[in-house]
Amino acid sequence: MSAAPTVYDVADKAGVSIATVSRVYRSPQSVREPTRDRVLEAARSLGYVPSGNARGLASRTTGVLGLCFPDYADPDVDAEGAGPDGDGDDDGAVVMLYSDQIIRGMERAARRHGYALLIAASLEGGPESLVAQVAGRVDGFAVLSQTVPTSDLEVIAQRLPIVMLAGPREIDHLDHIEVANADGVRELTRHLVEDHGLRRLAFVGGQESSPDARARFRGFQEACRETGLPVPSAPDLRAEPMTQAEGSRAAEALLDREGPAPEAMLFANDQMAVGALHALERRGVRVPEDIAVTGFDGIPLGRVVRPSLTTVRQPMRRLGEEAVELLVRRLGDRTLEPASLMLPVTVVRRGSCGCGPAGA
Amino acid sequence: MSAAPTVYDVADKAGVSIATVSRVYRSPQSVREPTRDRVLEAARSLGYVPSGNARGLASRTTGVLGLCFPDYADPDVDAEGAGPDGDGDDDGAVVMLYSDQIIRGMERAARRHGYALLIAASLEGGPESLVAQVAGRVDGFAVLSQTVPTSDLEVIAQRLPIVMLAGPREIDHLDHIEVANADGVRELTRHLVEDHGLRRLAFVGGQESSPDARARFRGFQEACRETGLPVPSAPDLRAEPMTQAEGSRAAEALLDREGPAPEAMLFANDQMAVGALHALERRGVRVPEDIAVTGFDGIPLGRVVRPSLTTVRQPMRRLGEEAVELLVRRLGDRTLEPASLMLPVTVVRRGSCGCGPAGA
DNA sequence: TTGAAAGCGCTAACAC
DNA sequence: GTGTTAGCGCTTTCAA
Repeated sequence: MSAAPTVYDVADKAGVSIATVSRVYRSPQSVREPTRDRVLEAARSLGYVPSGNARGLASRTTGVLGLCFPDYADPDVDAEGAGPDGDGDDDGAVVMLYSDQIIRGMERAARRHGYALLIAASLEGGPESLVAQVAGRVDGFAVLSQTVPTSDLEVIAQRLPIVMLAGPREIDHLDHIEVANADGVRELTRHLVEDHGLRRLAFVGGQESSPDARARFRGFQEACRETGLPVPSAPDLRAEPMTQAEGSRAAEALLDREGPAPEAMLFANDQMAVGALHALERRGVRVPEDIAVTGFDGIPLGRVVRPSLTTVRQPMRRLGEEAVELLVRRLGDRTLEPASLMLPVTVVRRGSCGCGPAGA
Repeated sequence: MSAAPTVYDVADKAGVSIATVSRVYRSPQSVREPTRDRVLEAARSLGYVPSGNARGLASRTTGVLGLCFPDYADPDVDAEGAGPDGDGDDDGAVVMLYSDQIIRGMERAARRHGYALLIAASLEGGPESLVAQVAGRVDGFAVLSQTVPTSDLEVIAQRLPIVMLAGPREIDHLDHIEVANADGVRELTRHLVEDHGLRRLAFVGGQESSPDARARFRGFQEACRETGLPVPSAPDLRAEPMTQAEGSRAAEALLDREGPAPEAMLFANDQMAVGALHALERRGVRVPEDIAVTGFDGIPLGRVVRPSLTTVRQPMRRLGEEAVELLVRRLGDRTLEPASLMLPVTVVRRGSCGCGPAGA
């Protein structure tokens, strides 16, 4: 691991100029074969690896796309492994699936276009923040909403393409992709009311500050209105972190409320719904016979719990893929009008609402 | 999106030198506050974003760590979304969890150390391959075994730290982390024999070329030897892709063999074991009453199938974290002896071997 | 087909 | 505390 060999070293050893070395890597067919072989051989023996930095500097592109996502978990908590059975992992696996899927989608699409992917969970501000870490090293990047301060984005957007993911359009001159949160819940709710004949519905929302959670509740309201049910002005309950534990708690609270128990509980995400399923089982309440339960997201876990979870599937992977498409498109033509995509969601009817094979 | 502003533009506008602009970003406290504010203000108004390339070139570091992993799935298959219910996703979600977990682990650890993470699934060779894409842009990187040709790694390793993940140590002067495949299966097998009194065991392996699958079978052999059972020289069966479908097929083949049915089926991974569970259920064979089934990996799916799957959990996230630690350590001192870690695995006793709450 | 030379935008001594 | 000045390793005209 001595000083890094450069084009000069390779050129010397191969008896050519640095320009030729460069050509061997950038357009091999423009160099005669014997020359090319000599260069490659020299490079190999020297352990030469082209410097991406120098290359990027000279050519003004990086061949890298980026993704900034929120820092869900405390990085220090599970630093050195979980407990004996590591049961703690599970919720983690579920939580992150969200960004994992986006990463996967972006990685694939990026690869198709010849880009690598740089990922970074958001750090705090400061001039040396994620902005510098990521923005300065990529040709363009995607940002999950509420990850990077709008003011930073405004600055960076002057310089390179940014696409905003999931969440409302915070900056209207940027490309933007969101998911049809309200539509999904509306359709799901109508299914509960119209197909299953349920009328006492309870909605468990999330943080008030979450635009996604708000949009989902809005879908619920719309469905109530459309089906002639009383339109609530706020969720029956809000769960602060939208976890399984909070879902359990919420389900029990709903059960313990005065008056007749609800016929259905709609949760703003799958994790809470799964937690609720556990709580209901503990209380001896049968799902879906006594009560229907639904979630939102379409996490893998939802299809294997019993009863399997009726939910609204978000096309996370596709979100990542479309993000890359948008970036690549804009990289090709900076003058394009800002695009705003709304990706459709799918209501997935499974056991927990009374559809599908309820049991096994 | 006009020409990118540079330190010169900012310096001009702020009435300082470029060195001062640089200092504002690299060591803010070494610049007097009024000066700093002027610079920041100028930068902001210009939409200045420091060029990671120029920076890296000048400072000879990137602040980025990399990961190269195999390209499991065909990138074109699910390009434009899956079917209506998208059931195809599921297996994909399960398969990829492997690298997803490593990515997650690396990302977290990298962040703790102030690095971002560059990821790329392997492309085919050629001078402009992934190697160049990644290797030239990071300070060091991790490679999942059998992803990058050994010869390429040899070359790159002369230049920057590489840690090899999962799989045998292909290059002995590189840092390397593997998982205790053999130990895990040996312990699991002994549990079956010693605690459940099972003696007719069948082992379903994977591709012969897979070092992991081979190591797992070796663990099985060791346990047989240690418990006085006949030691098989080869797995009872090999599944070519280690999928649920192949697991089902294998289970049926095992059932249809002549002679007494096995009392336990050990699979080289969880996916096959889950497939087997389905097949056995279809055939009316009860698990664990009639036969025990075990897997390997510890995928989330395993804990929610019924009966829940007894398996050996691999510490994937930790693998990623340790990889970063090794890289960071070596970045700090290139003369360190190459390290070789063997991460312990955990036998997870659940319903499918007769432990734990068999049913619900 | 190959070479010479001028940057790309920044950092890091070293002066002041 | 701030400015000057060399490069960092590559790509890219422009000539030959």
